[in-house]
Amino acid sequence: MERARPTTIADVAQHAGVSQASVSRVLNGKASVDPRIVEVVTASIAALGYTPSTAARSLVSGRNNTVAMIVPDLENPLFQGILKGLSRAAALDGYRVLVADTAEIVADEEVIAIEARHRTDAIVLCAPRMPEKKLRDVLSRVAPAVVVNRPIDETGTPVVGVDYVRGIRDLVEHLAGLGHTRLVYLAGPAPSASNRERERGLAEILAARPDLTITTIATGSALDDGYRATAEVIDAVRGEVGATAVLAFNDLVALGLMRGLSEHGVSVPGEVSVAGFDDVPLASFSSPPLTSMSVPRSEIGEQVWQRLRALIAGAAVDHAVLYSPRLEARESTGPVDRA
Amino acid sequence: MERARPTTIADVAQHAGVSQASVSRVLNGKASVDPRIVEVVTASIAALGYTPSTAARSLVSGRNNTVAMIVPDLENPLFQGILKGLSRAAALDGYRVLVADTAEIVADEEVIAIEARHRTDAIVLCAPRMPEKKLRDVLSRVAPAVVVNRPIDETGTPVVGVDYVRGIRDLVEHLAGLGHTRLVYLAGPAPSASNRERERGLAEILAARPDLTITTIATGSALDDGYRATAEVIDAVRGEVGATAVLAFNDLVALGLMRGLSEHGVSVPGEVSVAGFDDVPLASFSSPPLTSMSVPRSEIGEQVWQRLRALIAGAAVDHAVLYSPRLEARESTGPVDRA
DNA sequence: CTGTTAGCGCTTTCAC
DNA sequence: GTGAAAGCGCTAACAG
Repeated sequence: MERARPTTIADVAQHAGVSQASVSRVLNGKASVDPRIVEVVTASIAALGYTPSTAARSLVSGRNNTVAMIVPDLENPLFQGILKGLSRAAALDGYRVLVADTAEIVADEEVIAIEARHRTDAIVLCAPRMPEKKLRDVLSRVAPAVVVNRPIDETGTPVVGVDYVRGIRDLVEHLAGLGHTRLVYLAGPAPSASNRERERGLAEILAARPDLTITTIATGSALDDGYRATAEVIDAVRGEVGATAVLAFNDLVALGLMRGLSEHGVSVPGEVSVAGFDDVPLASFSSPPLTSMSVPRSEIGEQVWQRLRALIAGAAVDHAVLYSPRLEARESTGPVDRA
Repeated sequence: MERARPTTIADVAQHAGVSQASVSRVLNGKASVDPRIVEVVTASIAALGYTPSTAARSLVSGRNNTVAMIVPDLENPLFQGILKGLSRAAALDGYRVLVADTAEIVADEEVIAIEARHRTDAIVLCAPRMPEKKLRDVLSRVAPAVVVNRPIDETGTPVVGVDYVRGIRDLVEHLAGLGHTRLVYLAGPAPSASNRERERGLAEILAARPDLTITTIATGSALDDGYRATAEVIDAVRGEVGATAVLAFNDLVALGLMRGLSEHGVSVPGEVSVAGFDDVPLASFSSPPLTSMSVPRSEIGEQVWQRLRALIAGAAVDHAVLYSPRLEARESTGPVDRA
C-alpha cells in the first residue's frame, strides 16, 4: 500500500489555474488579492482537501507554533493542572503543547529540555530539583523559556509560580489560631525548590513566634511517602514532642498520612490536625475533608502561556508572578483539644 | 535585540573544511566516512554548538518524530496515566508527544485531531463521545492512528483499551458473592462509549442471573457528579428499591458519592457497599479504601506506542488489545448486612 | 569515500 | 494585482 503523496500548494495552484504565490496569499490573507482569485483558490483548496505543510512553513518562517513543557512527573496533579491551563490557553492562539516527562531523572532534564526546545518556539521548565547553577546554564541555552515554581533572578527568564513562603506561613497561622503550638512538618524532597521555600516560610514564622515549635520529618512528594511517615508522626504526637498538628509538603503526602493514621485508629482532627498543600481535586472529598492551601493550577498555566507568547513575539518580559495560595479550611484541622 | 541566526549545516561544513554532504553523513551515521573527517566534523559541531533543524529534516523526510494524543480532559486520571506511559515509551524511540485537550467539546474533536495529525506522524485518539460515524470518518482522514478505549471494527485502526464489559461483570460477581442482589449503577455520560460497554456488561449478567436487580441512576464522570447523586442513592437504599450496593461509573463518581454518604451519616460498607472503576491512585487512600477495578494506565500508554510505532514504520497492525481490569477488593464493599 | 546538485513545500522579494 | 524565481536547512542521488 503506497502512501499517497500529499497534495501541495502546487497542486492547488494548478487546479485553480493561478500561481503558487497567489495561493499562498489567499492562504495567509496577505496583501490584496482579486476576489475572484480568492474564490477559485478557496474552492480548489476545498476540492483537493489541501492543508499546508507545517514543516515547510516552519522551515521558511523559523517558527512551528508549538511550545514544550518539561515536567518531572506527569502524574503530579499540580503539573497536570498547569498543563491543562497552558494547553487550552495556547490552543486559543493556534499553538500546541509538546510534553516531555523526565521521569524524575534530574540528570536527563538538560538534554530533554534542549532537545524539546529545538522542536518548539519556546519551553516552560518545571524542574524543581535541578541545581540552580545548572538551571541558569540551561536557561541560557533554551531561551525563550518560562520557569515554573522556583525563583531565579537576573536571568531574564520570566517566572510564574506559587508563593510557598507566604502560603505555608498562612497555614501555620491558621493552625496557631486553632491553638496549635507544637507542629510537625512533613518535608518534601530535599532538593526541591518549593520545599526549600516552604522551609524558609517556616523559619520566618518561627522567628516571629517563639511560642511555636516545628518538628521536621523527611518524607517525599507522593502518597506513599506520607503513608510511610505514619509511625513517626504518631510518635511525635503521643511522645515527648506532643505535637497536635501536622503540615504536609502537599496534599498527597497529607492524604497518605491520613490513611495511615486512620489504620492506627488515630482520630483526625480529634487527636491531631492534618493540613496539606495544593488543594488537589480530591482534597475536599477525603474523610475528613482535608484542609489545604489552594493554588490556581489552570490559571498558572494560562499565565505561563501569556509569558511565552510575549517572549515568542519578542516582547518585553513581565516580572515574575507569584500566586498567593488561599486557605481552604476544612475538617481535617480543628481546635487543639485541651482535655 | 536581534535574534541570532542559528548555525546551520553549512557553517559546520565550512568550519570543518568539508562538504555539507559529509557533515550530513556523520550526523546520520550513514555510509562510511573517513575517520578523520568524522573527527573533524564532530569537533566542529561541538565547537559551534550546532544542532540540526528539525523543520528542515521534517520537510525532506516527511517525518517529524512526534505523535499527538487527543484527550477530552487532561485532568482525567485515566488519560493522565496513559499519556505518561505513552510519553515515556515514545521517548525511548526518540519520539515526543503533542497533547491536545479538547475541553470536552465533542464538536471540536475533528478539527483538532486533523490539525494535530498534520503536525505529527500519527495520532492517538481518545474520543469516547464522538459518534461512531464521525469517528470512522475522522479515522480515515488522520491515519495512521490508534484509538483508545472504544471498539471500532473494520477500519484498520488498532484499538487499545479496557474490557469494560468483563470488568463490570467481574465487579458485579464480587458484589453478588458478598450477598448483594439489589444494586445501583451510577451511569456515566450517556454518549460515552465506555459507559455503553459497562451497561452492556450489566445487561449480560442480568440475563445470566435473574436473582439480581440493577437500578440505574444517571450521573457523569466527575467527583461532583457522584456527590450530587447522593440523595438519589440514599433513596434507593432506604426506599422501596432496598439497594445494598452501588457500582459507580468510575472512581471519581464513587468517591464523590462516598463523601455525600458520609455527610449524611450513611455508613459504608455498613449500610451500603460502594465500588468504583479505574483504581485511581487515591482509591486505596480513601476512607474506607475504595473497592475498584484496576486498569493498567501506563501499560496502555506503552501499548499504544507500540502500535503507533508499527504503523509509522508501515508495518502490519496488531489486533485490538483489551486489558481485563483486575478487582481490587477493599473495605468499601462488604457482606450484605442481614440484620 | 567525498563533493556537487537537485529538490522537500512554502513564503517572499522582485519584476511585470 | 499577479507571476517567476530565489531560497529556508537538510538529505539523497549521482558523479567523480
